[in-house]
Amino acid sequence: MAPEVERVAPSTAPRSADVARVAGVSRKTVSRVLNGEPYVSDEARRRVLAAAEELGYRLNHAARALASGRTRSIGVVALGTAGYGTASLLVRIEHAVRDAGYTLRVVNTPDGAPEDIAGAVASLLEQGVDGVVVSEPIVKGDVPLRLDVPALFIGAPPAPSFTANRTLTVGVAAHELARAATEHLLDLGHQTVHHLAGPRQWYATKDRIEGWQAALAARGAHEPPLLNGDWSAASGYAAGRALASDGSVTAVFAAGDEMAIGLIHALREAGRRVPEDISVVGFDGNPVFAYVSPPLTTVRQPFEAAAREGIRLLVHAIEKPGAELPPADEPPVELVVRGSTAPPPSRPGGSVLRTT
Amino acid sequence: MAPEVERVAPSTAPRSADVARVAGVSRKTVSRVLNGEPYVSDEARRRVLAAAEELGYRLNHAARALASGRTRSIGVVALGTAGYGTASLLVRIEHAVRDAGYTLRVVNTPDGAPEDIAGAVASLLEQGVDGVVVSEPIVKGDVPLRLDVPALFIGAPPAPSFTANRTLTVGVAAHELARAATEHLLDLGHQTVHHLAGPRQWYATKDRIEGWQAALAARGAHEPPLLNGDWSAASGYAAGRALASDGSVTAVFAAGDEMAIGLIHALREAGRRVPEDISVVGFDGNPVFAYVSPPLTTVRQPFEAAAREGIRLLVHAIEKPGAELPPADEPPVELVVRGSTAPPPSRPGGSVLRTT
DNA sequence: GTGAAAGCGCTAACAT
DNA sequence: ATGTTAGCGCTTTCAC
Repeated sequence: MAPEVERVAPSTAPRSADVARVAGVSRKTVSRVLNGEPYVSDEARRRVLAAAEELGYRLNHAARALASGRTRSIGVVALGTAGYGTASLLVRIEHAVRDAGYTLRVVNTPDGAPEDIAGAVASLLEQGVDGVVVSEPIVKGDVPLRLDVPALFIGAPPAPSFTANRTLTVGVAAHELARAATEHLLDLGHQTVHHLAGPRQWYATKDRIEGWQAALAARGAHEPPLLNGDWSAASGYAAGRALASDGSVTAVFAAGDEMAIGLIHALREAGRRVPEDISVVGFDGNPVFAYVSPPLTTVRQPFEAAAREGIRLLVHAIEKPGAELPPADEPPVELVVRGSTAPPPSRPGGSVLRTT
Repeated sequence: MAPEVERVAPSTAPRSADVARVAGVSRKTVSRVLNGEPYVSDEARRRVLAAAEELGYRLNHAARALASGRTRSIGVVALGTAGYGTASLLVRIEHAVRDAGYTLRVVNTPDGAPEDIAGAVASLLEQGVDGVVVSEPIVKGDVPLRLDVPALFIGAPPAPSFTANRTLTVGVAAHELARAATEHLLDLGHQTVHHLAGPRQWYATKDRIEGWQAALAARGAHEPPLLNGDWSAASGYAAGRALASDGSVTAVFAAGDEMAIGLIHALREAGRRVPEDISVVGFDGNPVFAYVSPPLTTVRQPFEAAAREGIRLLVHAIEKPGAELPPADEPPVELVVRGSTAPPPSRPGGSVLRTT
């Protein structure tokens, strides 16, 4: 027997060879059992499992990844802001990924700057992820980036400079949701609807603006100037203070629940009643805002559906590179009418004519 | 020259050998440059970097992990609920981990059941993480679990059955925060303070209850029966309905902002004024609740500090296994007094005597 | 300062 | 149904 040279730290952890020895089979058979491959006798399978259990064996994913070229992991580039929307989308994604038998690697981009997104994707690629999901891309100044794994975009199509092995997009119905919110207000009898938008670089912002514009245009309503916020309640509050002095506004659609809350607060502080004088609709569907005064009318983003559907598509693209993709379900559009919206106050003189 | 057999998919991606060839150096030198090791001439370093750039080379982390036995990644077991508290803690952790030069692997446990936590940790270990962080452990029915990497517990000490190579704990000052919230109410003149707690299995729940009890005991105040919620606004609302009919309660400390919001809503619906009749304090510090009526008095969890401090400790334990740990800073305790708290209504008869 | 050789623990391809 | 052999792409050891 050749003298085995002891290595410095002979890593006491059991390896597949140990399992094979204890079970009395070959390493390959152990591998087959652990990967659920066919052509293993029940007897062998049982022995392997017992041996693994007995030894406290834990598979080494790095070795598997190196040998197989796959990691069974999916990377996600998320916005590092703890807003309800992004956070709950991330939780849904994690769940869907885990259900699909993959693990998750997360890289946050603090403010979603394009070069940060590129860097985040590069970092995920080095980690060898089998697929990438970009949850809320930025619209402007995209950085060219190529990847050789499938990529899923949630909520927005990728920038043209983005080239992937395969590119998938699943919507969160932002346009339709914004449109539904605006139409709800118009249906209530408001002459027009103001819009408090998020930061302009966000795709999400753009979609909501366009949905709002579409609803206005369809009714021939006048399009008032945009209000700008940064998703925070504080920015909604600032917008509300500016708006409160303008007696002509009777309805506002805010691009986020928190901005809507800040807006309402400023309006009320200024003596304007909500919803009697001004109606406000939010965007996101955070359930806690059913318990404030007035309960916030909002629109619910179908994160659960988008995450599940998107990951399904992504995993399909990873596992069956050739096959055509199953069609994506359309995400549901859900308007949650609560107490922050009402018909506009009747005009002095009772006129319904537009006062352009 | 021996005939090289072409493999089926010769993976077009450049490897370190390609970089070495282009740079005119050995693979080992490439490795040295990529790892920032000393003993490389500036000239060699420059050529390697240029070659890597030119080829679009990306290091293979799986191979590195296999060879070195380290992944430079940290795994976190998080509660898969999108509450503000847990979500923002996770974001802070991700940031701290990234700043330390590590990558993050996340596994959510939907409801934090002990066996789920054990499974999550096992999954992370298979992935070869260099360290583990358990962000909000459960108190009851712990599953024995051994790990050979350092583990960081945020907000609670590990269960006794938990054995790690090295165990670190960093607090979020929950006890002190709960105590501060309760004392604030007592200082305002309330005879006692009711507590709306979270689910009992949560460590976080336990800490808050104990802090509340400590404050009460220190003042010799009577300890009323506990109210139970599940962190949701809906559960706070339910508790509020039950409480509204009890004329003796004047102050409530809720273990979460959202529960506080639901509670206040129920109280007001029942005709009780907040803060005039009943004062309410929340827990978490979500800034949006500064913009509701009444603005919520709350207590801010030092997530930023806890995450940064905890990861610093964990990385230290990973990289210097022997060394003594630098002492942990005490997390700051921050009470945010807003509008939901006030002195108790004056008693009929003006008596200040306790009506036991 | 640099390089050659020998694995890390697993799966792939091809036996049998 | 199972085993054998040859790597995956990197870092390690140790020689130069």
